[in-house]
Amino acid sequence: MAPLASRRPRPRAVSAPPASRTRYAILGLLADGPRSGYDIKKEVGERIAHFWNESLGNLYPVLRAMTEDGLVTRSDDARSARARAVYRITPAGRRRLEAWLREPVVASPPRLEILLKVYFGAHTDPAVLIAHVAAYRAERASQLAMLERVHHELRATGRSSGLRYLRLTVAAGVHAAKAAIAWCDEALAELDPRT
Amino acid sequence: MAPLASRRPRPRAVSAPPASRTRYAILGLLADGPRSGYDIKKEVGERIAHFWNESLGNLYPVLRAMTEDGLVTRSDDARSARARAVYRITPAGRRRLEAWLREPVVASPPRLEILLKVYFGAHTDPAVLIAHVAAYRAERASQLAMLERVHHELRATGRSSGLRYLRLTVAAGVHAAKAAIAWCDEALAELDPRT
DNA sequence: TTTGGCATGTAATCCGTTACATGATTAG
DNA sequence: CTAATCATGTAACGGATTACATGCCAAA
Repeated sequence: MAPLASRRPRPRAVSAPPASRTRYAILGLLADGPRSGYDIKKEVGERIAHFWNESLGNLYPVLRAMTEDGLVTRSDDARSARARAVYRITPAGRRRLEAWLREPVVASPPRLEILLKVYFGAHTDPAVLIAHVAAYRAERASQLAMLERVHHELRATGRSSGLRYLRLTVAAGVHAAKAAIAWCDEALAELDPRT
Repeated sequence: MAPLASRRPRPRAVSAPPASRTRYAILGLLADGPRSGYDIKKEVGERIAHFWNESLGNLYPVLRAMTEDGLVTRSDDARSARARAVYRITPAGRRRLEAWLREPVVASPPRLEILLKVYFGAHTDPAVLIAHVAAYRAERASQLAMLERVHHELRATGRSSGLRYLRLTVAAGVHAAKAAIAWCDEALAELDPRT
């Protein structure tokens, strides 16, 4: 028998938790005013969906944990007849948010399934690829239309407006969508069997 | 006491597994020839890193599972003195890959931390945002340079070349990087305190 | 001889999604 | 009345990352 002692696992050095970005998204939204979990979800879906997402099933447990950590406080909204748990950011939460905002941005590696399928294109019918790219183009085009509409609405917002940052992120979405569409057109021309 | 019976959880309907895209990435790469786990990791890092990623710590267990599922076979490379487990795609694996390639692309929602920080820009010093955007620009610019180099090398690849799909994905990266840089310049001008 | 690359794997943990479960309120 | 929306939460699971652990081989 091999000596078991040498196999004994040492106590693990606990690594610095990579810190869920969900927490910071929540802190950032709550920094503009109290909100319920449901509100947060809605706001994510309506304003920043083109570059961020959160699922309700994650939001609620995270809000609870953040309450325990003293980053937010919970109060049950009395004004509403309906059950509503409203969260407020605490000074500690605000400090945490500000500290995070100063930290360098960590880039998460992308996973664009459309490109993965294109990359493996040799293993399928070109018509399949064309269909995928066309569908992707349609999605991005409708997204572009929506973003341009919003961007147009925000065109008048001045430099000091609180909406300027929203406008910047919308502009980023417009650029990205246009680029995606341009690539789709290039790819579709290249894949076109008639040429 | 509340009746426990009513609380008894029913057997859960097993949902269709969302099916790890890692498996398909592996199948696609192995469809071009046998590779070791290490090879796959290298190939991901060198050729498709701008739109896909895999970690070794995930690759190995997945390869094992795929072996058990009959999608790949494992053989220990004898040519090499060094221990090398080489995987080959099986006919079943090829069928699985081809079926997946035909399925509609599922879009995974993006998470661009840089935009999240910009969106929360009101809660920090503008100089912080400027630094983040500038750093992001630099990253994307060097990525663009690399992609353009590769794209240039592939310029001569004809329509029937096996490299045409690589070229298409590289082109996508070039478009995306250029758009990101253009946005950064816009944002930097907008955030510039001197104007 | 030592550093770095090759090479495989496990352990711990976490982040997050989907589905389940429940119920009130409001608009048509 | 009924469907949609509001609203909160749990359960189960799975995908993936990072750190740990180990060791060979080649080159400087």
